[in-house]
Amino acid sequence: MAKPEIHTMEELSAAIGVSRPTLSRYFQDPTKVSRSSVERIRSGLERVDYIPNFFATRMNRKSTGMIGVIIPYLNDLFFTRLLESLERAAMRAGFTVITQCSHSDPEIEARAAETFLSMNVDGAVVAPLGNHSDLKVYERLNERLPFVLMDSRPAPLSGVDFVGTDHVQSTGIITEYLNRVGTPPIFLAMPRMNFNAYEREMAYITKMEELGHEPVVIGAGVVEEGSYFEGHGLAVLNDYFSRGEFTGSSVLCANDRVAIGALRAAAHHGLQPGAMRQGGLRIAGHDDYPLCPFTVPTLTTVAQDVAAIGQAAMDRLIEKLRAENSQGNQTVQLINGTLKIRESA
Amino acid sequence: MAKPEIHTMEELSAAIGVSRPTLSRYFQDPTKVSRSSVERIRSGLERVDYIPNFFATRMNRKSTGMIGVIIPYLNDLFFTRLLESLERAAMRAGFTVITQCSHSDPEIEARAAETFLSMNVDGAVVAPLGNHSDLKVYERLNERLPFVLMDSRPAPLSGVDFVGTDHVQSTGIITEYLNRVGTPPIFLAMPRMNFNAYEREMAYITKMEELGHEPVVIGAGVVEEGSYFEGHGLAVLNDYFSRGEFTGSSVLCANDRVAIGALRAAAHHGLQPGAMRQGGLRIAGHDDYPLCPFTVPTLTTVAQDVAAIGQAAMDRLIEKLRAENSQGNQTVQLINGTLKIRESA
DNA sequence: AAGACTTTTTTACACGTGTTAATCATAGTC
DNA sequence: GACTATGATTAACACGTGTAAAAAAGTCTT
Repeated sequence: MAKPEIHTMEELSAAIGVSRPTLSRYFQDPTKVSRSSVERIRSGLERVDYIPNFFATRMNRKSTGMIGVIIPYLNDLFFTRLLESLERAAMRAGFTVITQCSHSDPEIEARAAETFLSMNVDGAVVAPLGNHSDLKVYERLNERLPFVLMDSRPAPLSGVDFVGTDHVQSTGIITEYLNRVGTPPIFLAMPRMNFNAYEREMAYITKMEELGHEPVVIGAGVVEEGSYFEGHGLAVLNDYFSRGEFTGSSVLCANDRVAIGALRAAAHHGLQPGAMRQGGLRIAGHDDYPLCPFTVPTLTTVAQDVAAIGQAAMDRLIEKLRAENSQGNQTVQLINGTLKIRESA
Repeated sequence: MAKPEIHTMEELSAAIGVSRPTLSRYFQDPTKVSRSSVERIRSGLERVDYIPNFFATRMNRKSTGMIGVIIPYLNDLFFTRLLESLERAAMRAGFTVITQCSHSDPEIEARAAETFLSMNVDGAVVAPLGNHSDLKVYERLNERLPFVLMDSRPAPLSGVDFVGTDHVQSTGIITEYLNRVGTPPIFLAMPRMNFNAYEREMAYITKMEELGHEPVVIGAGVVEEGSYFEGHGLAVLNDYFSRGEFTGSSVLCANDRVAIGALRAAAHHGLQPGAMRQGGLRIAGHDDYPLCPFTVPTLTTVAQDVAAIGQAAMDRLIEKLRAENSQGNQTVQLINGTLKIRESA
């Protein structure tokens, strides 16, 4: 690194004897410059240390090549996997992803949206916070940018593109499976912090009624702020188990993290949930959290196709930002879940 | 949102009758402007839709107020917690964190570093990738920016500030505990993808020898690319257990994710690891992964103080970037782990 | 009401690159 | 050797905001 540092294209131009506009074109797209110039620039850059200024380049371009992504929280492997698939899809298409995490705080979420607007990102993908979100934030983004909502969908929001799991289908197939193979399941709800919680609950109820069974939902009222999903599942089931209730039931949990808490509650009470034990306790989840194959017992669940959701969201966004004018009409892509049968149910 | 959109300060100045330099000062720090002007601007902004251009503002400031953070991968709750604590610390100090994830790819890591340089971030914090990293990337960042390395430390790198867990201490106390309460533990190593793997292994060996026991390390040679930690722990122990080996041993795992795989292997072979069963199998981990209280059995481990590490790394970085000139000397902060005794050992 | 401040406005230049129009150099063709 | 493409260079302006200096306006003290 004894290379002399050069801070502007002007200086670089002087140092290697290539005009600044040519350098500008080179850094945007080397193919727009003749072969001989490319060679001259390449060899020059080896003798000298220079990086184009990020802000100066983006300020004038019509397109910044950046896509903003907002995620509600990171301490959940579901969202990190989603983020990864988004980033890979964006990278393949030549875009840079700027991620902001709202840490469950609507104010931070709103601020992140403003930041994206002020950065002139080419588009934005948002996984909503949940009930606490300010819907105006999404409307504002949707008005001013190519915008796609992902994972969960605030009911009253229309005219906004959406990509997520078809919870009617996904919750449906596992409800059906549980009914087919054992006793009708009860539903262990999760704190109502996001819209999917409600959708899955409704999907469960619908499917149960369709099959002629009475739906039973527990743990829905409890909304302990700051309590994690696992803790919620553990607390709710511990409570019932110690009163001797539901110890031989089939329990469909609103998601795998709740189910992991449920497994823990079962172990704590000496119960051994599992498909093999006919008539006994069974526990199932939703999402196919990466740890499902390693829990004790391994967790039966419905897999959300994270890779497909991320890819589809990015594809739709890029489609929108390429075809500026044709606003087209609202697109809603619901992606199927697939049953993952393991030991627990 | 019927507000007219205004795109430049010039237009805003004309629209609300406040001069552009005053507006500029207002957006940087409202207290640098008289109360009456603040009022006039506030009320003006309610009638009109304007956000200062991110790039134009950053381009001219000496300080961009941004801190770059590079994380090796996101599919690990340890790093997401670390990231969260970094972001909170930065937010408190008035900085914005730009996160880049290298997805275990040295090329992406190098590109992220270049991006930070071209963005003129005020400083950078990096959690290294591991063996595959190009050390020149860190050296380059360290030369040109206030820079702090975090979590794991490439041995041959000197002169670089570092904040992380004291693995000699942390691995020491759990090795000692396991020896004190039961049979001398063997060490289930993890794929050598990062430097901590080696540090913990060495710390275990040292402590064992100090206590007069023979260290035994298993699973160190296996380096399956793309295999996750849990799968590694599961595969290695499954192998031994099915040959009847180590079924009654104490097993210290290189981290909690490996330990979760180990628990799974135990369950698969009908073994019930736990502190209560004298003379039987015991399994312990390292990190205090958030799921430890929910595994079956709950996992005994050493907690890394993630909050302290993030805070200390950010504090040190901010200290460096405030005192530009005084390069000072290298600072290495090693933070103690604390024993978390649960059921598994 | 004059003087001493404080704050705002005006004016002008700066930042580093995108971009365009016109001029110039080079290579290839006949 | 003159003609035509092709690409490079030069010169100039643009982007939206930071910032500094000087002039103007407002506020407070006496």
